[in-house]
Amino acid sequence: MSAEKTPIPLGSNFIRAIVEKDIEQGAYSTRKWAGTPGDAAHHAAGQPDPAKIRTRFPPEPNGYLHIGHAKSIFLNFGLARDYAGVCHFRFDDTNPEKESQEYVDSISDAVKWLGFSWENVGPEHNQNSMYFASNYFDLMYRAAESLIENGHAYVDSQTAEEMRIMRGTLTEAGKNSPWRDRTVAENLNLFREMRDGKHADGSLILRSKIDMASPNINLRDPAIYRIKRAHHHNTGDKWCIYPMYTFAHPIEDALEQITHSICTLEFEDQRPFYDWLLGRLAEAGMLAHPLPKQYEFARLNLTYVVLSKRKLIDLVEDKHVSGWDDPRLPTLAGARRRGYVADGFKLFTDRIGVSKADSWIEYTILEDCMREVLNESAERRIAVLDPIKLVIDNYAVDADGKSQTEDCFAPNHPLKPELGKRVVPLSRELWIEREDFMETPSKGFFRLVPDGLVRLRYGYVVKCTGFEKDAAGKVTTVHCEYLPDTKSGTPGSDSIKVKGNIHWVSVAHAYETEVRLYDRLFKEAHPGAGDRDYLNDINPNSVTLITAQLEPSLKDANPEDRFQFERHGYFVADRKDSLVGKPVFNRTVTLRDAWQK
RNA sequence: UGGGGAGUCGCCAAGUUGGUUAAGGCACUGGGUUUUGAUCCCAGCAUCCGAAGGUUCGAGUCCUUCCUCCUCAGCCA
Repeated sequence: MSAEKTPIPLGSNFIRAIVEKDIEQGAYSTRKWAGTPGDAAHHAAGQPDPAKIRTRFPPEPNGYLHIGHAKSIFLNFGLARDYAGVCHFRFDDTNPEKESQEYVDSISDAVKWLGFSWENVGPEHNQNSMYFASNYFDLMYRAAESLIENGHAYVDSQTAEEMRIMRGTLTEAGKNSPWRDRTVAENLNLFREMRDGKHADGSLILRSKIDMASPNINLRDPAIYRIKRAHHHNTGDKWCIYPMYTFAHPIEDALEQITHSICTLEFEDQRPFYDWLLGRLAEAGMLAHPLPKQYEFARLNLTYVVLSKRKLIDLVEDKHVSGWDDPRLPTLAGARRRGYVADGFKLFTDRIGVSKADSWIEYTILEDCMREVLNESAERRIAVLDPIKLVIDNYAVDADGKSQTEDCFAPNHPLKPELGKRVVPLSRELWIEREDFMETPSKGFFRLVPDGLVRLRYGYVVKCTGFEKDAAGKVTTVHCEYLPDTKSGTPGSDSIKVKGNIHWVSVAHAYETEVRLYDRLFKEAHPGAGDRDYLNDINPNSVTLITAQLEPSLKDANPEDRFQFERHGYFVADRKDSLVGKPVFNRTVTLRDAWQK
């Protein structure tokens, strides 16, 4: 054997490479962990951290999670799982005006639904890894005073407008604020007055003191604490000053002993400030080395979808969809109702990878992932979505003229015989799919045609003997005769080979119910691209409500039960609108169809 | 046009310190199996890595110049 190539592990990406290198070099092996977040002294009294790495997923509780967040969730939780670490589920709730408990709950639901938990995690399975940035307000306040004491921050009296002008532009340096040289004592006093509610909202602001001429605008004395009298969902009315993301986030990471703080590309410019801040606080003894490090990856872009928070809000508030969990929406709540599955998202994130290149993922990749998972997990059932009648004229009737009924046996899963079979009743009158009959067949069509043979799946081979049309020329009923020796499962079933194989439901036994056929919400791959309004790219036919004829067993489906309706696609019993004994179904995704192309 | 990023097959994406035939997935195209025109199986699919120069025995990997795209001027995150 020649030198074999080392196989590249699935899902290899630049972040995993960094993590592996850090672990190998013991970059974080000296860290201590006190069991709860805290400053340097707090952790110094703790034990060596049993977690090899700590990552975090830090949503702001001001909206619903969407598919893009799923990428981040699988990345961060996945890294922690694969490298004996812990992923902190942290609410970044530093702006009370936009945040609420409702969002905390919906976000928690989504994370749980994707298969992750924050209770009893960690190497000893005894940690709760849900955190709130707002629980660190006291420490953040102390950090701010520390900055002031060391001459790294000052209180500015300029208005927001004045600050904007003084900040300069992308190509021109900014100018120092006239308040930049206030003494430490003065700054400390003013900042405490801010905290104590002695100043109006917006009248004063705490800024870091770095360099107004920096080519990186984020380093031109960024604001770090603002006055804002607002009720906070967690801290109530305790505070009237709140830290800015820029200031708060690095501190949150450090207090939680995060090793790898992974965010999206637009935060790259903030990394110098991240490092600057933590460096100053470490100098002051408030934090200990090694400090967390920030890494950035490209956010998800999906064709035929919009993922921006603003656009999603528009779609919901302007009633283009029925709500945040509308099955056409790319929210995780919507995807769940649509019938998408967590394992499908896992497969999807593995498949698309993680890099720093801006990219557009084709929506079909996501659909394929769902198909792949559902093909394996979903039991098969029969449903006629666009019914016309098929009458088997030579089928036996009783003395009173009523059709006889017989059992046919359909496997619940062709790949898993251990899942057994179920009975589907056959009788003289059946519902079949309108598109399975053609009076004058197109080229290559091998289903029901006049005088043609076709198999009734799991039943008999039948021969078409005629059909009826209504006044409008639409076919209403097809007539046929069955070949008694050809029943599936009997020795005679192979006596006649037919290519066509159509599904059916007995009229007398069918469960009639509403089925929603969903299609993509946007008709353009890049909604709103160019100078178009993305709302004009909405697909007017993104949902079709139909009344379908289903096999009787489907009547007992529970909400969120998923099935493959054979020859159609995957469907889920709607978790919201299904009643006991009266489920309605949503089409998750169709089967692939090489014929219709 | 200041700073920070990114450009490898239609769509993603591996390519450690340059080493000689540029992973893999999806899509696509053939063929096979199949009582889902599904699934599954097998085969094919970049002489080329944004462009042009250069260094080297050897470059996607190093150097130079250029091009394109993304991103930053909230008291949002």
